[in-house]
Amino acid sequence: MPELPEVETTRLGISPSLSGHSIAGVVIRERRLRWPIPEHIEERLTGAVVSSVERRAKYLLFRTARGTAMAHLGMSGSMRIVASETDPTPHDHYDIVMDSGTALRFNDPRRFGCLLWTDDNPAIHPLLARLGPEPLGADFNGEYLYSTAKNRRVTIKQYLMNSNIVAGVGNIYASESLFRSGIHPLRAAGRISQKRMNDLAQQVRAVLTEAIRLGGTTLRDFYGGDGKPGYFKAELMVYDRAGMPCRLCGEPIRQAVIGQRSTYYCVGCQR
DNA sequence: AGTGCGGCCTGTCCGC
DNA sequence: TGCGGACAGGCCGCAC
Repeated sequence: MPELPEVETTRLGISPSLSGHSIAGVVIRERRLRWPIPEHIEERLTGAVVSSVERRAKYLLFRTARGTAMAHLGMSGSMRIVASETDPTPHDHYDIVMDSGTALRFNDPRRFGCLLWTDDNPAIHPLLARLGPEPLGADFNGEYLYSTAKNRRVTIKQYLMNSNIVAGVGNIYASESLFRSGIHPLRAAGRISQKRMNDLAQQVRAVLTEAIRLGGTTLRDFYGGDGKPGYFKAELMVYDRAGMPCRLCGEPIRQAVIGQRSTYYCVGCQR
């Protein structure tokens, strides 16, 4: 489910209820997520003050003076703020209960998400250490894409989704940014000009920024921390539009599997 | 080192 | 109506 804009929407929605507040306790109903929730996380978090809620790639970082909790939403995870006494529903795997009486509640049917703890700087955690630049950060641009893609034979679609190259571009926004820059998703990454890479980097930024502004993309079941769906679905040019006419040229949108992921593109607009 | 794929899970939808 | 199979917004960890 959640890509970078959905994670950012979640962060913006939950941060006011956490930042600057003290954690009263942690309720864990299911430890078996992608990795087991560490046994010691309750004692680390209880009594700690959340100094900030940050995001790196698609990880949410709950920073405290003692260390940092690292959460990922996986494919089907979502977070919301509830009154702490609210009855849990199926797949509500953990709550971080604040002393204000509200709680951050994590729901994840597929359990691909995670909740981990690190005493150290999260930037050196094995899951984060090798991530590429943030796509909305200053280090991500056409020159970076062009120079790192030299001699790479993987398709540009897979390249964009490689988090060691750029962190947080998922399946929806990879298809969308390639459409916007007119690049065919099967093109080899190393065979794209600097000029086209400049455009691609700009379109990645643009599509992510617009999606964040609209609260992300709700295809089925994504709701932000405020309970509202994302409205970017209406802006999608190719994703989930197989067989429908291209919104620019009318050509039917094609769907193909690239690197085991569904990919959508227009043969009229993308070369 | 770069690339390709299996696997982790549940829910939903589609064809028979 | 039931059942099997494919598929879903992520991504690690392994084999080659």
